[in-house]
Amino acid sequence: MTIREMCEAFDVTPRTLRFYEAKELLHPRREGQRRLFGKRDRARLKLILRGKRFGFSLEEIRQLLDLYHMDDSQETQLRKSYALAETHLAEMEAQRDELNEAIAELKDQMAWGARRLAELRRNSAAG
Amino acid sequence: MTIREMCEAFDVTPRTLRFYEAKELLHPRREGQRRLFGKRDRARLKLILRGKRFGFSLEEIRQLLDLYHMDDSQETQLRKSYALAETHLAEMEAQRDELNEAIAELKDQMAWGARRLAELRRNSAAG
DNA sequence: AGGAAAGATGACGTGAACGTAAACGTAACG
DNA sequence: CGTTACGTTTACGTTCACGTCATCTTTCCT
Repeated sequence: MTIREMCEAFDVTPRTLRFYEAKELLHPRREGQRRLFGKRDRARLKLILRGKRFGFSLEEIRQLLDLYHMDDSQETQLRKSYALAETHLAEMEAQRDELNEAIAELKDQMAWGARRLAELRRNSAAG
Repeated sequence: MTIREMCEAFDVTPRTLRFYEAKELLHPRREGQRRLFGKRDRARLKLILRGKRFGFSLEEIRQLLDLYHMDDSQETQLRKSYALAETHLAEMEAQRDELNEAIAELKDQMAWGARRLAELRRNSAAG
C-alpha cells in the first residue's frame, strides 16, 4: 500500500504518516526510497488513531503498540509488556466508568432542559 | 476558596486556573484583586478536567459548560444548547462503545500474553 | 525528450495548553 | 519596619502534533 492509499483509507495526511514513522510508531518497509505500508502497519495505525481518540499521547501509544506484537519477545520483555498492559487496561476501564457517569449526568441535564422547553411551549400556547 | 486551595483540591497549578479564566472557562469573583472560587467554579473545573480526560479541547469544553447552566436562558439559546448537548452525547456514547471494544481487544491480547508466559514457564521448568 | 504527478527530505511555522521568569502589590509576622 | 508568603499581571519560552513550504528524485505519460 502506498502512502497515498494509506492516507485515503485512514483520512490522514502524508505528513502525519511520516511523522509517526519518525516517532517510531510505524515502520513501513521501503521499495527504493518509497514507503510501503503492509497489513501490520494498518493494524498499528488503527490502534494509533484509536489511542489518540482516548486522549493518549503518541509516546504512550508507542509503548502500547508493543503490547500488540509480543510475539517473539523474551520472557523479560514479555513480562514488562504485560505489566504495562495491566496499567493501561486499568486506566481505560476507569475512563470508561467515568465516561458512563458523565453520560448519565449529561442525560440528566438534557432531561431538565427538555422539561424547561416543554414548559416554555405550554406558556407560549397559553399566551 | 483561594486559588491555592483550589489548586490543591484539584491538583492543578495557579497558572492553569488563570489560563482557564482567560479562556472564559472559569469566572471567579474578585475580592479586591484576589480571585475567589465558589461552588459553581468547583463544579465547572470538575467538568473541565473530566472533559480533558475525554480528549475534548478547552474550546469544546467551554461550549459544553453552558449546557450545565441552561437555567435562565431564552428558548432560542436553550434550543441551541440542547442541540449541542445531543451532539456531544452521541460523541460520548460512540467513544464509550469504542472504548469497550478496545478494552475487549486488549484483554484478548493479554490473555494471549498470559498463555505465552505460562508456556515459557513450563519450558524452563522442563529444561 | 519533456513534463506533470507522486513521493522524499529538511527546515521552519503554528495552535493548543500550559511553564517560567520578572516585576509588582499587600497582608501578616517577628 | 523589614521580609516572608501569597497573589497579581505581562511576557516570553516550551512541548506536542502536526502544517507548510522549498527543493530534489523517481516515475509515468505522450
